Amino acid sequence: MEEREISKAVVKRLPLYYRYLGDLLEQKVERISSNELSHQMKVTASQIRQDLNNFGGFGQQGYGYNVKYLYNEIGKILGLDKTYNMIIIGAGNLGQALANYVKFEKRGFRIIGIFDVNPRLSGVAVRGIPILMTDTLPQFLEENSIHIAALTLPKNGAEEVAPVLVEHGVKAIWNFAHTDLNLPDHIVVESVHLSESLMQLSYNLNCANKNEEE
Amino acid sequence: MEEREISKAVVKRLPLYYRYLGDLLEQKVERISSNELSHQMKVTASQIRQDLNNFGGFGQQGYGYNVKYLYNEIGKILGLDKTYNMIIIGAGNLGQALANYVKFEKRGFRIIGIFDVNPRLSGVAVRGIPILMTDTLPQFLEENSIHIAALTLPKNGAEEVAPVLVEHGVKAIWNFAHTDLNLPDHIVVESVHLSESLMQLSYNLNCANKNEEE
DNA sequence: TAGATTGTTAATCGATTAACAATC
DNA sequence: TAGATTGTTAATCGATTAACAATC
Repeated sequence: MEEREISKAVVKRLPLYYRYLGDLLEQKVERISSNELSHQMKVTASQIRQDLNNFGGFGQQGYGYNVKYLYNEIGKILGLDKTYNMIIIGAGNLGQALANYVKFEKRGFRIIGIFDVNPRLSGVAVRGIPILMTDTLPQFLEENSIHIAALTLPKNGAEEVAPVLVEHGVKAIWNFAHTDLNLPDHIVVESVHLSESLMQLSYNLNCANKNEEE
Repeated sequence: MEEREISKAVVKRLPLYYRYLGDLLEQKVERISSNELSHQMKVTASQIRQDLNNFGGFGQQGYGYNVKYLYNEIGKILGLDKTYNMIIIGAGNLGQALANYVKFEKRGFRIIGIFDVNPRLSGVAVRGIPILMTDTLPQFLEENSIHIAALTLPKNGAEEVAPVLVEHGVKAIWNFAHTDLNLPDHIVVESVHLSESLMQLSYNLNCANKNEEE
């Protein structure tokens, strides 16, 4: 009831606050004002205070914000106080890169299986996580409660496997395939489109050149 | 002079238009109206027309847009009609994943070197691209004109190597490290922050659950 | 020509910034 | 207490949507 709808722009900044606060924590900084933080992050102090007040009053007048407290609170807002079972579909370089990234584990994202269609990968393990064959996926999903599936396989494969995942109770999909998955509204889809990111870079690169020429 | 400042929101949608038009092209669709396209892409027709008209009038009243023509024009706007020399710094799974992704090559992004500090990787090649030692990087940059560098190495390494790249004429950085690089304004930085993407997913996942409970 | 659909202006909506009273 | 800084309201800015005249 008290929940207002939080805009995407705000949600996108939350992990950023979390990262900067984590850095400050490492540097043993105890407290910080919205003004100081705004200089470091290159956003406005006003925006920081507005963003945070969507979720409650975490600061104190005349003092600012306690770094450790705010860090933990944002962690909770992001759901990092919980643990999630995650699988990776597609054991190529990208899938293996995700599997090897140990920091996810620390934040509560437990990778418990990697799936691929290539029989040569059967039985191989990445950082102790077994690579399983995709045809055993439905059974695996029945036997294990999986919250998140990362799709690191080509477009067609991703479009095929996504409905299977949803059907077996997967709630969120981290999509690296070059397609917008068409799934029911209650499924959370977060996409990372690498080639689109590279195209934005190339657009900006050409812009920059153009401006120089003028 | 005729250039107005294009907003980030528009630039972000350009690769998306490009992808959808590419799909239509494959399906041999010859022409499309903003209205039809808006249904497929789940944006408003108004937005499509507004976005495109930032760059010129590509359509025709009563007809719509010619798919092939519009696809090519957007490609040009994105700078995909040019070729770029690219290097990858960090030959871990993620760096190798990028090196193996052949579609970049097709779009004009030629990966001509991969760098790493691990001497065991010296002499190894990925898809024919040699892995070189990072201490040879400055010399390599002098001998080759590099437009883009992808940083697929840990934060500290990225922060160290970025100024070296800039000093030797690299114009754009595709940053996968968990840091906001502090570089001169004329350097184009496009960042892909995977853990921040995963945190957004986890936020949305918890939101969705909360709404269900109500 | 009549119908369709763009290009573009005007209206609306939402997000960011500024300002300041509340208060630690 | 005086100074600092938040929480929050109001003002501004920008992006999205609606509407429609222009025109193919």
